[in-house]
Amino acid sequence: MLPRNMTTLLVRKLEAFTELGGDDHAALAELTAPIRAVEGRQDLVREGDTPGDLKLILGGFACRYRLMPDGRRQILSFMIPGDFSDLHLMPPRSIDYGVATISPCEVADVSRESLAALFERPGLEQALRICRFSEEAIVREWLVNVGRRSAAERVAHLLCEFFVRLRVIGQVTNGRTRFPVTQGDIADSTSLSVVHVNRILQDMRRVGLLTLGNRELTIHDFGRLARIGGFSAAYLQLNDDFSGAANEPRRPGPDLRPQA
Amino acid sequence: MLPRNMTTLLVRKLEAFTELGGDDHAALAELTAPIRAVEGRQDLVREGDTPGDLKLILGGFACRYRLMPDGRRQILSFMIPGDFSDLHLMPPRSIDYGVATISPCEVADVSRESLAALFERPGLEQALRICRFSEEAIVREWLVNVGRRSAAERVAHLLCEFFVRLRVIGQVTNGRTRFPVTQGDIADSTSLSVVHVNRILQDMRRVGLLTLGNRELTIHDFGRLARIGGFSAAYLQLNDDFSGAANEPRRPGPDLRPQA
DNA sequence: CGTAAAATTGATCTGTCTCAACGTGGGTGG
DNA sequence: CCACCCACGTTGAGACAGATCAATTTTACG
Repeated sequence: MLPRNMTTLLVRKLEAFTELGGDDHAALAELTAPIRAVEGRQDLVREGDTPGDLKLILGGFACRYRLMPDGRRQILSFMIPGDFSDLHLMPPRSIDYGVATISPCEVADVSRESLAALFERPGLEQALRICRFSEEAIVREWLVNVGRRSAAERVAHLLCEFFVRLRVIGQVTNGRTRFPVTQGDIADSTSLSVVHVNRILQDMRRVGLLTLGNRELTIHDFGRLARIGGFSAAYLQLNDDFSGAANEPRRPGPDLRPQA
Repeated sequence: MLPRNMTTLLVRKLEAFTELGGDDHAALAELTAPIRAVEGRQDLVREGDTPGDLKLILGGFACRYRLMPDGRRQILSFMIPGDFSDLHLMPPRSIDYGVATISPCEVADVSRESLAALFERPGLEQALRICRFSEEAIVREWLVNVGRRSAAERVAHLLCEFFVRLRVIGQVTNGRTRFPVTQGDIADSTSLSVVHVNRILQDMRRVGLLTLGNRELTIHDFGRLARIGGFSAAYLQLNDDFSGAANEPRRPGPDLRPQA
């Protein structure tokens, strides 16, 4: 059985997608899986592996990634507490991406059977379905991000997405959140160079948009950041309690530089 | 009921993922949906729509896409005969991407209920599950493509993917296939400019890799093109009959230019 | 303290974009 | 049946966002 606070985490996350019943809560509480601590920068799943247990992140950050033959890395998505490594219920074929921790993590190894049991409950089935759709939408959004946005827009968009997702699981207080993601990680997810990410973050600091350092991120003007990144939370499929608050109408916003 | 040849198309496509039983064939044959002809460059689903009927492409090419506020377009994936607009079975929420035809198409409007009926059959359920996983993997692959590959690599990879997918549904003969995709479409899917796509295609023609024109594509040296694009068909989840033939070991290949 | 990872800075380079024509083929209305 | 049109393709020149290279500084932490 998962510790109480971790059950709360899962409930919180899934209820951001759709209402759950008391029985659903109970089913989540009964989820049994060994939990272990994993260092930062460790593989949880390697590219080409046959899917074994699911990895459920309970604490810390992780990511899905692909490696190029020359060693460069493309991060496909970030995983934060409450995220499963995959929700496919696929027959054993090889997985086309790796999963690695970013920071030290607490990871639960959930068997496919346990997950299948959750899918038996209609309420959870619905929540997990939307959760999966949300994850798919994130990848689509990233494709747009990398394909059609400028460097500053990409970084802004990524940070907005992080911010909303972290707020859902209650990890944002006063616009501040734990953020153990390096500039290198941001570079690998936005397809920019570390150097360039660094310069963009400095611009953002300079104009007072955010504070970032000490593995901590504070966003001082979310609306402005969202406008810069063309961010609208709709694709995350959150219910109105969450999507509204952090959402801004999608119109062209002022540029990062004072006058552009 | 779908016309016979279109049932054959679906069977062919799904059996590329996994074996189907005779009953599964029958279930597909019984699928009933109005079929209509649609011009090229028409929207089938608009961004923000509430999901209605599924669109099943029976002839012609279409695409999923996102539009930026400034009018630029990012194509998220191409749809070829046998492809459904979505396989989510989601409750009515808004869809975060549009679907539009590339060429004139034959489109079947399949109701969510009809699709749900197919999911009742374990064999089809499995096939459609893998089909969906394959589509997800394609988006991931495109993210890598756009994020981490050079212009020539991107185009090569895209063409390889097209080629394999078209071969599965029997639309390739002697390395030649109908290809109503404009250079503008290629640009919008690889996140390149039309001008640059044009130059790359000319390079590829010059070195005898392919012939492209008159809405027809011939790939003269698939192995070489795959090596240039770092293409490996594994992510498409095809069974061995298909994945092997067009697959090449993934090693760094010779550059496009004679000596690089 | 020492050491390694992460962040920062400056200088330079380049792949790809943008702009601006021009060519071309196939459909269509006169 | 021809002339026009429009989408698509092609070409050249110049511009620039972001990459790369090469240090140097700061931070985290044993």
